Amino acid sequence: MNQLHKSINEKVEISEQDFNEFLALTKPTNIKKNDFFINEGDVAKYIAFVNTGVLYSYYIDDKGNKHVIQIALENYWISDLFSFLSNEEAIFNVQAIENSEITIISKQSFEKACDTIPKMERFFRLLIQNAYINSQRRISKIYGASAKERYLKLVQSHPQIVQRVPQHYIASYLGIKPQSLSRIRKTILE
Amino acid sequence: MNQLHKSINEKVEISEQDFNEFLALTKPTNIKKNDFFINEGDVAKYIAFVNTGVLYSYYIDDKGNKHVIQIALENYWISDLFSFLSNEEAIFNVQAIENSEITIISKQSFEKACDTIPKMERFFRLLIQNAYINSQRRISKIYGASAKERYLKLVQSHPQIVQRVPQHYIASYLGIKPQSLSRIRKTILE
DNA sequence: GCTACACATTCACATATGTTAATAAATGTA
DNA sequence: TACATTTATTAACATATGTGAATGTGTAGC
Repeated sequence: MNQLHKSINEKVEISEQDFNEFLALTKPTNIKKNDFFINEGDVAKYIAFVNTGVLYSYYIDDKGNKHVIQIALENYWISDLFSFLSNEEAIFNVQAIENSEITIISKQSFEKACDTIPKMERFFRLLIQNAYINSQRRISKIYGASAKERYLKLVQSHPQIVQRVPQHYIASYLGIKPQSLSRIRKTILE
Repeated sequence: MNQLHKSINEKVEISEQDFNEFLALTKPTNIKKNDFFINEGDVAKYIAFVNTGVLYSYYIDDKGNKHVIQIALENYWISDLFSFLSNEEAIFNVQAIENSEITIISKQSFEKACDTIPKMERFFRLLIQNAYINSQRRISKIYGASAKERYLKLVQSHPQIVQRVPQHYIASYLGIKPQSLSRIRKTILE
């Protein structure tokens, strides 16, 4: 059972046959460090499952500042879901932080999977639901906690991210400047 | 055509018949100012559509601070969607800010509607999708902008909220203290 | 109409994060 | 290996928001 199969199976029990049918609709792809998976302004044609490596999504605000939205390690999905689902222009960029192996699914295949494999429709609905829930919870936590607390929580819940992702991405994900994260890390060491 | 019908019709074209079938699954309810629609720790049994009035959701953090998550005026839906969909304990409270007329739907009716009225299943999926998208966009904007900018954006996009909702709720929604909002409003007037 | 209570404003001071700039360390590439 | 580039650290100072307390203003209920 490969990673994708395992990951789907965690949410819905899926038969070998259904999974293979789904797998036939996907495409394994390599993406090099710093290459773009999605460009802001384009319509997101794919969603990606990360087999190995790291991708991240971010957007550039009016003032030209970059804000990291999501960091996807192995076994996570990433895209500009809004754009993918609505066919409108993406507002996020998605880019590889490391050379990565991903499995991608086109909009067309996604819809076919939803139409013909009920378990997969259910899976994707749960995926969106969870994405929403996490997003809500993240908002609720952003406000409550200081940058230091947010960093410590990230270290605790996603040590892998802290180990493998350059600090300035993490700073941006936490909503602070790299210098501030550096200062915060210093106070933690003491 | 009542507000609920109109609101659904904005997302999916629904026949009179389908709508009436759906309506039969709902229950009009009055809720008084400061009454709870959902209590943190309970499972959210209903979602609510606001016909008149205002409800809001919030959570209380470890330190006892209250954080407003959503403010729902007329034509908006509100609940702890996570709890409603997953049957787990709610982490948010939902409470009326004004005496309000709402239309509520139980989990059972929600599922029945999804099973028997395809348009309604589609509607609810879109509702969750949109909730997710708004949530994502909200995160992306929290970090980019100062409290003053966030307030000005709220005034522009939801003037009704600013007019009708007490300031300390708005401050909390923006992630700042009432005193800070007061100070910010003063600088805007100058 | 009074009284109490919630809400809003203002101020002085504390604190966290931003900004700018210099430097050091790490990494990629010729 | 050496050089250029990116990333991380540090410091001094600027700014925004928090905190606590006092005061003012409105509003609900008696």
